[in-house]
Amino acid sequence: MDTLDRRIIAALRENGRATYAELGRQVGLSASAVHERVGKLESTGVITGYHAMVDPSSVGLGVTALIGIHSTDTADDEDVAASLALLTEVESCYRVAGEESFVVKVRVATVDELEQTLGRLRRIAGIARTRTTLVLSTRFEGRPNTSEVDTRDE
Amino acid sequence: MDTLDRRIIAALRENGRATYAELGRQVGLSASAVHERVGKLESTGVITGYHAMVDPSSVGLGVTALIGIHSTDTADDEDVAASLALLTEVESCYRVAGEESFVVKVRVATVDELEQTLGRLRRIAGIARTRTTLVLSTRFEGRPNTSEVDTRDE
DNA sequence: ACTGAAACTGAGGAGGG
DNA sequence: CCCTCCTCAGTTTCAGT
Repeated sequence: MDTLDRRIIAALRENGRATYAELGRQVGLSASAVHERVGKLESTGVITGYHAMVDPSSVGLGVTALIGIHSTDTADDEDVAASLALLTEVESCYRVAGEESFVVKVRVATVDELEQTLGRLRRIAGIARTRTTLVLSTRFEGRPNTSEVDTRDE
Repeated sequence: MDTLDRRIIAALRENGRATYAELGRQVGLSASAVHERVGKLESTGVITGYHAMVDPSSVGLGVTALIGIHSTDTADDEDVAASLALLTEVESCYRVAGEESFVVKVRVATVDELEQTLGRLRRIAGIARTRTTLVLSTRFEGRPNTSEVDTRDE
């Protein structure tokens, strides 16, 4: 993991469909060298995948909410997390410190569906209470943090 | 926006580097037909981009926090959002309903850096108070909601 | 670990139904 | 809106250094 790797990663975070040839031009390597490096980054789990970003409302998911989840005293958080994973409308799931056990991000089509989701959440064993924060607008999301942290090698 | 488009979108959310030929095989179209459809989805803003996903701790960003932001009474939320956008450690920014004006997701290397970020936030004009929730672990994040919503055409 | 050569495959545009 | 060509560029492997 050196500076070259970091520059390749930054470029791929910006444009996940960049060609190896293009990446090579940007960092000053041949396409095959980039190909080799990216392959290693993928197989060592540094790069976990490539995904198209989609405008949620264009695919009928215009309602976003952040939901804090209070577990019951006896709850097994692993079980709760597993149950949350089964709900497709739960897009992200964070185990957090504080009064709440989890914070999840949910995306649905309508507030009616949100209500249904809250009902489903409350029926999960181990969930005592939820606290919902409705998202009015997403200013930006999943932005690549190109702080280009340090220049140290691995 | 028909079923074919939705299937192409779902495939690209899963694998953003899928080739047009591969997508064509999956949905039963020629590569050029897929090429044409994807081009339209991109230019109409349905697909907003392609990004490599990276394991945050592998790039030295092992600390994640969710921060609720209370604005001052006189704050202009547009200005606050603009100021938040200037902080590279702020990865996502949501305008929300409720007591807080914004919820942001922040990723930094250490808790020391988190402290610095909180300091920077408090110095932003229009921000009265912050409430930080430390993420202990990310169970899953940005998962494609393949609820394959409806089968209606556009 | 990178380069350059070579064989292969996909990209992307033209033309036609 | 989709297909079939066609050409060029990128991918991917491999021998060499």
